[in-house]
Amino acid sequence: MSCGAQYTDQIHARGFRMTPQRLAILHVLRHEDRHMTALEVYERARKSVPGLTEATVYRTLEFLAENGIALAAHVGNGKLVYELTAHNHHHLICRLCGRTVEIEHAPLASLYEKLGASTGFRLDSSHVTLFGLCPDCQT
Amino acid sequence: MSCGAQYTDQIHARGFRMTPQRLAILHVLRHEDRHMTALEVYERARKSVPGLTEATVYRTLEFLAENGIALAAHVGNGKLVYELTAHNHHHLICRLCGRTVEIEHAPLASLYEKLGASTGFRLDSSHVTLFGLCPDCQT
DNA sequence: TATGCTATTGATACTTCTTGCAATAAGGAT
DNA sequence: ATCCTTATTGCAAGAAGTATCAATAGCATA
Repeated sequence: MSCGAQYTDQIHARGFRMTPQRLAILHVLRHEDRHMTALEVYERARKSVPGLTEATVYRTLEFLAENGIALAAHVGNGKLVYELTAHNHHHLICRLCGRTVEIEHAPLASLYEKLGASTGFRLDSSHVTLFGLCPDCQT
Repeated sequence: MSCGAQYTDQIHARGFRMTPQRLAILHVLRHEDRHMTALEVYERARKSVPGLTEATVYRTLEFLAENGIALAAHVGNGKLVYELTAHNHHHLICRLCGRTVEIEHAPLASLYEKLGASTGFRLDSSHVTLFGLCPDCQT
């Protein structure tokens, strides 16, 4: 049984359906322990779901992000990557060389509280992308 | 004289060149007091630089962002927008309806210091994008 | 287990953005 | 003022991502 099946109840609870395509995509995200582009997900997932199209992968990843199962992160240069929310960390990215550092959530917790209170937004629990210059690119 | 000319020295100092295309794009960003997509910038800037191509606008905006003159912000749904760094604020975006709220830098200042110290990164002074659910979409 | 509603998919066309390369032109040096 | 180096542009092809719509297939219900 695919390790994506654990998300079936969560999806049903919101009135949506589990499909072989979604299972395969969840399986890929679960198996690869890192963030991936939509195209990378597509290349892996199509092996288990032959008819799979890119459009479906893009739509599914967006769907998973909207439902809090996956999260989308912009890693510089406009690339959009996805990963399961289970990871629960943030990214600090060098805008010149693209180097990526993961940040724990703890330092951001109080900021989240403050902003949630002042704006009424419920902030996504799990992801922020910060940009800057890494030590090597600060010349 | 175009109001983009004030950036000439800054660009020369880094060994790059000022061109009519860059002047026009800077002028547009300066004149429109809000963030714009590359295509919106293109539509406006081509009026003063007839031969202008979309590719040049994309490259120029990326160039300005790399050099700290403009900043790129992802406002949900994958749209990338640009604005001059002078604005110096952050964005909180609803990942469902796309509603955007501007946030002052002050609440993030101490976070920036902490992260800078622990990672060695020099964080971009001016921009973070946070995602969440706005009050209306929290159903 | 069979039925019906509708969420989801695949196919296609389209929009948005990127890349490679030859031609052009900015601006420092003579 | 002219020359030279090379950053920058325009062009064109291509990659990445989105929208539309008819056909398919989950799954709730009976």
